[in-house]
Amino acid sequence: MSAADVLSREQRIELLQALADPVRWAVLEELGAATRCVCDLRERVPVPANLLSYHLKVLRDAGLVTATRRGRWVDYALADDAGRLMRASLPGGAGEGSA
Amino acid sequence: MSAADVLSREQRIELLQALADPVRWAVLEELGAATRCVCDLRERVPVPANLLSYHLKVLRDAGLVTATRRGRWVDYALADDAGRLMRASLPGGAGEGSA
DNA sequence: TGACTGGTTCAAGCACCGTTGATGTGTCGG
DNA sequence: CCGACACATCAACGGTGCTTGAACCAGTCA
Repeated sequence: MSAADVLSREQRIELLQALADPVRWAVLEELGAATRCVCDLRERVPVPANLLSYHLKVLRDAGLVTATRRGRWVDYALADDAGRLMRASLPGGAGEGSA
Repeated sequence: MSAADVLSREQRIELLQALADPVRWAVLEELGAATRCVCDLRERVPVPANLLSYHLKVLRDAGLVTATRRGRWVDYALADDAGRLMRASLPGGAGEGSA
Protein backbone atom coordinates (compact mmCIF):
# COMPACT_ATOMS: atom_id res chain seq x y z
CA MET A 1 0.00 0.00 0.00
CA SER A 2 1.70 3.14 -1.17
CA ALA A 3 0.82 6.80 -1.38
CA ALA A 4 0.74 6.32 -5.15
CA ASP A 5 -2.60 4.59 -4.91
CA VAL A 6 -4.51 7.80 -4.34
CA LEU A 7 -3.08 9.67 -7.34
CA SER A 8 -4.55 9.40 -10.82
CA ARG A 9 -2.35 9.15 -13.86
CA GLU A 10 -3.19 12.72 -14.86
CA GLN A 11 -2.34 14.04 -11.42
CA ARG A 12 1.07 12.40 -11.59
CA ILE A 13 1.77 13.91 -14.99
CA GLU A 14 0.75 17.34 -13.72
CA LEU A 15 3.06 16.96 -10.75
CA LEU A 16 5.97 15.91 -12.95
CA GLN A 17 5.33 18.82 -15.32
CA ALA A 18 5.42 21.14 -12.32
CA LEU A 19 8.79 19.66 -11.30
CA ALA A 20 10.32 19.66 -14.77
CA ASP A 21 11.34 23.30 -14.89
CA PRO A 22 14.67 24.80 -13.75
CA VAL A 23 13.12 27.70 -11.82
CA ARG A 24 10.52 25.59 -10.05
CA TRP A 25 13.03 22.86 -9.30
CA ALA A 26 15.36 25.40 -7.71
CA VAL A 27 12.49 26.86 -5.67
CA LEU A 28 11.55 23.44 -4.34
CA GLU A 29 15.17 22.77 -3.47
CA GLU A 30 15.30 26.02 -1.48
CA LEU A 31 12.00 25.36 0.26
CA GLY A 32 13.19 21.87 1.10
CA ALA A 33 15.87 23.51 3.22
CA ALA A 34 13.68 26.14 4.88
CA THR A 35 10.55 28.25 4.63
CA ARG A 36 11.33 31.50 2.83
CA CYS A 37 9.59 34.73 1.87
CA VAL A 38 9.49 35.68 -1.82
CA CYS A 39 12.12 38.40 -1.35
CA ASP A 40 14.42 35.78 0.12
CA LEU A 41 13.74 33.38 -2.73
CA ARG A 42 14.54 36.11 -5.21
CA GLU A 43 18.10 36.35 -3.91
CA ARG A 44 18.64 32.64 -4.33
CA VAL A 45 16.73 32.10 -7.58
CA PRO A 46 17.75 35.01 -9.79
CA VAL A 47 14.72 35.63 -12.01
CA PRO A 48 12.40 38.65 -12.45
CA ALA A 49 9.90 39.03 -9.63
CA ASN A 50 6.81 38.54 -11.78
CA LEU A 51 8.29 35.44 -13.36
CA LEU A 52 8.99 33.99 -9.92
CA SER A 53 5.39 34.76 -9.01
CA TYR A 54 4.19 32.86 -12.05
CA HIS A 55 6.20 29.78 -11.16
CA LEU A 56 5.12 29.96 -7.52
CA LYS A 57 1.53 29.93 -8.68
CA VAL A 58 2.18 26.80 -10.73
CA LEU A 59 3.65 25.13 -7.65
CA ARG A 60 0.70 26.28 -5.54
CA ASP A 61 -1.78 24.89 -8.06
CA ALA A 62 0.13 21.61 -8.04
CA GLY A 63 -0.27 21.42 -4.27
CA LEU A 64 3.48 21.30 -3.70
CA VAL A 65 3.87 24.56 -1.76
CA THR A 66 1.78 26.74 0.54
CA ALA A 67 1.74 30.54 0.81
CA THR A 68 1.18 32.55 4.00
CA ARG A 69 0.99 36.33 4.22
CA ARG A 70 3.12 37.88 6.97
CA GLY A 71 2.70 41.63 6.95
CA ARG A 72 3.97 42.88 3.61
CA TRP A 73 5.66 39.62 2.87
CA VAL A 74 4.49 36.22 1.73
CA ASP A 75 6.17 33.14 3.12
CA TYR A 76 6.34 30.03 1.00
CA ALA A 77 6.87 26.55 2.41
CA LEU A 78 6.85 23.00 1.11
CA ALA A 79 3.42 21.42 1.49
CA ASP A 80 3.27 18.78 4.22
CA ASP A 81 2.97 15.94 1.76
CA ALA A 82 5.16 17.41 -0.97
CA GLY A 83 7.78 14.69 -0.64
CA ARG A 84 5.11 12.02 -0.69
CA LEU A 85 3.48 13.57 -3.76
CA MET A 86 6.75 13.81 -5.62
CA ARG A 87 7.69 10.21 -4.95
CA ALA A 88 4.17 9.07 -5.81
CA SER A 89 4.38 10.77 -9.19
CA LEU A 90 7.12 8.46 -10.46
CA PRO A 91 6.02 5.57 -12.73
CA GLY A 92 6.42 1.88 -11.97
CA GLY A 93 6.44 2.29 -8.23
CA ALA A 94 9.91 3.83 -8.43
CA GLY A 95 9.17 6.14 -5.53
CA GLU A 96 8.28 3.45 -3.02
CA GLY A 97 10.39 2.51 -0.05
CA SER A 98 10.22 5.77 1.89
CA ALA A 99 7.66 6.59 4.54
CA MET B 1 25.56 9.71 0.38
CA SER B 2 22.87 9.30 -2.22
CA ALA B 3 22.68 8.58 -5.89
CA ALA B 4 21.62 12.19 -6.34
CA ASP B 5 25.17 13.36 -5.79
CA VAL B 6 26.31 12.28 -9.22
CA LEU B 7 23.57 14.07 -11.15
CA SER B 8 23.82 17.70 -12.22
CA ARG B 9 20.87 20.04 -11.97
CA GLU B 10 20.45 19.99 -15.76
CA GLN B 11 20.48 16.22 -15.86
CA ARG B 12 17.72 16.07 -13.29
CA ILE B 13 15.58 18.53 -15.24
CA GLU B 14 16.09 16.49 -18.42
CA LEU B 15 15.05 13.35 -16.60
CA LEU B 16 11.93 15.00 -15.22
CA GLN B 17 11.04 16.39 -18.64
CA ALA B 18 11.38 12.87 -20.02
CA LEU B 19 8.99 11.60 -17.33
CA ALA B 20 6.44 14.41 -17.64
CA ASP B 21 4.58 13.08 -20.67
CA PRO B 22 1.56 10.78 -20.68
CA VAL B 23 2.89 8.46 -23.39
CA ARG B 24 6.37 8.14 -21.91
CA TRP B 25 4.99 7.73 -18.41
CA ALA B 26 2.76 4.87 -19.60
CA VAL B 27 5.69 3.24 -21.41
CA LEU B 28 7.82 3.34 -18.27
CA GLU B 29 4.96 1.87 -16.27
CA GLU B 30 4.72 -1.00 -18.76
CA LEU B 31 8.44 -1.60 -18.82
CA GLY B 32 8.48 -1.55 -15.06
CA ALA B 33 6.33 -4.67 -15.19
CA ALA B 34 8.22 -6.49 -17.95
CA THR B 35 10.49 -6.16 -20.96
CA ARG B 36 8.42 -5.73 -24.10
CA CYS B 37 8.91 -5.43 -27.85
CA VAL B 38 7.55 -2.34 -29.60
CA CYS B 39 4.65 -4.24 -31.13
CA ASP B 40 3.66 -5.35 -27.65
CA LEU B 41 3.93 -1.82 -26.31
CA ARG B 42 1.71 -0.60 -29.15
CA GLU B 43 -1.16 -2.73 -27.91
CA ARG B 44 -0.89 -1.29 -24.40
CA VAL B 45 -0.07 2.32 -25.29
CA PRO B 46 -2.44 3.17 -28.14
CA VAL B 47 -0.55 5.74 -30.20
CA PRO B 48 0.68 5.73 -33.81
CA ALA B 49 3.80 3.61 -34.31
CA ASN B 50 6.06 6.48 -35.38
CA LEU B 51 4.96 8.55 -32.42
CA LEU B 52 5.79 5.71 -30.07
CA SER B 53 9.19 5.49 -31.74
CA TYR B 54 9.76 9.18 -31.08
CA HIS B 55 8.96 8.86 -27.40
CA LEU B 56 11.10 5.73 -27.07
CA LYS B 57 14.00 7.69 -28.48
CA VAL B 58 13.49 10.39 -25.86
CA LEU B 59 13.55 7.74 -23.14
CA ARG B 60 16.66 6.17 -24.68
CA ASP B 61 18.43 9.53 -24.79
CA ALA B 62 17.50 10.09 -21.15
CA GLY B 63 19.13 6.79 -20.23
CA LEU B 64 15.93 5.39 -18.78
CA VAL B 65 15.41 2.49 -21.19
CA THR B 66 17.55 0.18 -23.32
CA ALA B 67 16.76 -1.25 -26.76
CA THR B 68 17.82 -4.66 -28.07
CA ARG B 69 17.15 -5.99 -31.54
CA ARG B 70 15.72 -9.52 -31.69
CA GLY B 71 15.18 -10.55 -35.30
CA ARG B 72 12.68 -8.14 -36.78
CA TRP B 73 11.66 -6.89 -33.39
CA VAL B 74 13.20 -4.52 -30.89
CA ASP B 75 12.84 -5.26 -27.20
CA TYR B 76 12.73 -2.37 -24.77
CA ALA B 77 13.54 -2.67 -21.08
CA LEU B 78 14.01 -0.36 -18.13
CA ALA B 79 17.65 0.61 -17.69
CA ASP B 80 19.30 -1.00 -14.68
CA ASP B 81 19.46 2.25 -12.76
CA ALA B 82 16.20 3.74 -14.04
CA GLY B 83 14.59 3.68 -10.60
CA ARG B 84 17.65 5.22 -9.04
CA LEU B 85 17.79 7.94 -11.72
CA MET B 86 14.12 8.79 -11.30
CA ARG B 87 14.37 9.10 -7.54
CA ALA B 88 17.57 11.11 -7.85
CA SER B 89 15.85 13.59 -10.15
CA LEU B 90 13.51 14.84 -7.42
CA PRO B 91 14.47 18.09 -5.67
CA GLY B 92 15.24 18.48 -2.00
CA GLY B 93 16.36 14.92 -1.48
CA ALA B 94 12.75 13.80 -1.80
CA GLY B 95 13.81 10.56 -3.46
CA GLU B 96 16.11 9.35 -0.72
CA GLY B 97 15.37 6.47 1.58
CA SER B 98 15.37 3.67 -0.99
CA ALA B 99 18.39 1.60 -1.96
C1' DT C 1 -4.17 60.61 2.07
C1' DG C 2 -0.27 59.77 -0.51
C1' DA C 3 4.15 57.72 -1.49
C1' DC C 4 6.70 53.45 -1.24
C1' DT C 5 7.72 48.48 -1.01
C1' DG C 6 6.47 43.52 -1.66
C1' DG C 7 3.80 40.50 -4.74
C1' DT C 8 0.53 39.36 -8.06
C1' DT C 9 -2.01 39.50 -12.40
C1' DC C 10 -2.73 40.63 -17.31
C1' DA C 11 -1.83 40.61 -22.39
C1' DA C 12 1.26 39.77 -25.99
C1' DG C 13 5.49 37.53 -28.13
C1' DC C 14 8.13 33.64 -28.96
C1' DA C 15 10.41 29.24 -28.65
C1' DC C 16 9.89 24.57 -27.90
C1' DC C 17 7.78 20.11 -28.02
C1' DG C 18 4.40 16.79 -29.42
C1' DT C 19 1.86 15.22 -33.37
C1' DT C 20 1.34 13.85 -38.26
C1' DG C 21 2.38 11.93 -42.89
C1' DA C 22 5.86 10.41 -45.75
C1' DT C 23 10.16 8.28 -46.46
C1' DG C 24 14.10 5.32 -45.03
C1' DT C 25 16.53 1.17 -42.82
C1' DG C 26 16.85 -3.55 -41.49
C1' DT C 27 14.99 -8.33 -41.43
C1' DC C 28 12.49 -12.39 -42.87
C1' DG C 29 9.83 -15.32 -46.41
C1' DG C 30 8.96 -16.80 -51.19
C1' DC D 1 15.62 -10.54 -55.78
C1' DC D 2 11.35 -8.86 -54.42
C1' DG D 3 7.66 -7.98 -51.46
C1' DA D 4 6.07 -7.66 -46.69
C1' DC D 5 6.70 -6.59 -42.00
C1' DA D 6 8.83 -4.08 -37.76
C1' DC D 7 10.68 -0.02 -36.56
C1' DA D 8 13.13 4.49 -37.12
C1' DT D 9 13.81 9.01 -39.04
C1' DC D 10 12.65 13.38 -41.51
C1' DA D 11 10.18 17.78 -42.51
C1' DA D 12 6.48 20.54 -41.43
C1' DC D 13 2.53 22.12 -38.75
C1' DG D 14 0.17 23.66 -34.41
C1' DG D 15 -0.56 24.27 -29.57
C1' DT D 16 1.23 24.84 -25.03
C1' DG D 17 3.88 27.13 -21.86
C1' DC D 18 7.82 30.15 -20.59
C1' DT D 19 9.15 34.85 -20.75
C1' DT D 20 8.54 39.91 -20.72
C1' DG D 21 6.72 44.56 -19.71
C1' DA D 22 3.04 46.99 -17.85
C1' DA D 23 -0.57 47.62 -14.82
C1' DC D 24 -2.63 46.27 -10.64
C1' DC D 25 -3.58 44.88 -5.23
C1' DA D 26 -2.07 44.78 -0.31
C1' DG D 27 0.28 46.58 3.59
C1' DT D 28 3.38 49.96 5.96
C1' DC D 29 4.94 54.52 7.22
C1' DA D 30 4.90 59.67 7.07
